Amino acid sequence: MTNEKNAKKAVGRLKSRPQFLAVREGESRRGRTFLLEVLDRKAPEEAPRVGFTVTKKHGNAVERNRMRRRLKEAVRQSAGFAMKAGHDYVIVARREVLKTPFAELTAQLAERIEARPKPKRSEETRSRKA
RNA sequence: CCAGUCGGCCGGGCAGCCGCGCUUCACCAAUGCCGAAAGGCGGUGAGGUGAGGAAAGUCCGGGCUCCACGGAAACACGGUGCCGGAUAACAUCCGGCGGGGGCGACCCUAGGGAAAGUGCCACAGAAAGCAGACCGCCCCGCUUUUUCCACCGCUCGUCGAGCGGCCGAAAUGGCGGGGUAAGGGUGAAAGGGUGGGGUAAGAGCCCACCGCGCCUCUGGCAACAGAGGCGGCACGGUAAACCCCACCGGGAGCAAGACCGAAUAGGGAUGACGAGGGACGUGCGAAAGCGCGUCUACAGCCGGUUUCUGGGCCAGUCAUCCGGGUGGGUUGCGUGAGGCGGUGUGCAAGCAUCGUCCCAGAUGAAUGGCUGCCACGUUCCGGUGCUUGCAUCGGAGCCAUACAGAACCCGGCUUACAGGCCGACUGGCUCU
Repeated sequence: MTNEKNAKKAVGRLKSRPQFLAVREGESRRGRTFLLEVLDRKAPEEAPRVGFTVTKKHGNAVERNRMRRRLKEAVRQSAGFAMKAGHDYVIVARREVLKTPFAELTAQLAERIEARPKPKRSEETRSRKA
């Protein structure tokens, strides 16, 4: 049990701009307070990686920091266990991340990460390029 | 007690669980792993430490770094602008002065030069810069009407009355010429203000006081202040309009810069060939010019411009050799105009000195998540006390704080900010 937990704990981070752009090509899932983008790296033996995107229009530096920290904590405590090995996840925060209770935020994240993509959505994901 | 002014300070606290960055120590793991290299790195345990008064805006001033390296002068451009002081420096700070506001404590103030020159002063108004007469006031000339007085002529006739003419005076209206800046009206501003004399009416035309200008004296380091005399007023405002004067300033910034260093394109040195300009020689040609040979970095370029001076660099092709830039890594990177406390000195900003402390270093960017208690705030309910309302006690709910996140570092300025604390002072009321 503890062994399994240790293995799951190693969630990597996405750091460079090309990595984020790559994940953008994958499928996207809409949550209530965030947008989740997922890409299968086709490397099942490697750990999953996560990245956070908080744009400037959603608040000043203090608020952006808090949004990122809350999401990070949510991934660390529980939501990260649901991530599949070899996949990259990018969480694009919305302003509601600041207001929603933490337990609710965690539950939403876990649900969206586990959820299978809805079949109708898979076609139109290609439209967001720009 | 109420109202207000100024200055300083804080800007949640404690505890628990799970985590993060940097760092110290111990043990385990390796002649191991990642990477081309440079370089980086794991696990467990214990400890230390970890955002602000504005970290913000990036508006000034510096340190530091580079721009190949220096010097001198002028111009241009930019900034500053009462005086003295503080400071590494400043547009900052302190102390004064002048002007303005407030009963007062106190607050505001880019505050040099307008007789060096240029420009502008809209609208309104008659007139806005060596000013100007619209209304009004006054004088003169001509003239209308009315009244009064004197005279002349005619008629009636006793004194006298009537009619006509004419001189003068007054009032009134008109036209023309002139005086006048007191009053009205316009304007941000109308060529000093108030009072008196004076005058046809007025006017610094004259006088007194105030203002202004100049001179002298006294006080002050100075800005400036005070006193006395003189000048009858000439000199409007605007310099955050150009400008003048004095002083200061090279530019760009830690994505600076240094070091290590792949692929690919490009770079440098040496040698050979070769030559944009010039000089000399020479061929062709009437000449202009076009060639050839030899010599020469002379032309040109080198931080906004120009001048001077030292110094440096320099086309293309081929061969050989050698290194620098980008991605990446390391560094720059925290002992500093440092914090706290004391003493001396100065009105103060500050300065000197002693003791003590080491106090963030991330780079997709570390301080977070959850819980409990307390403080504070606020809302509601109930009890008690007295003057509407306030004070106090008990209970419950809410928010669990405002503004806001270091990014090379300091000194300032500006802007944002829930709530609270302390001190000094001013005005008013009550009591003693």
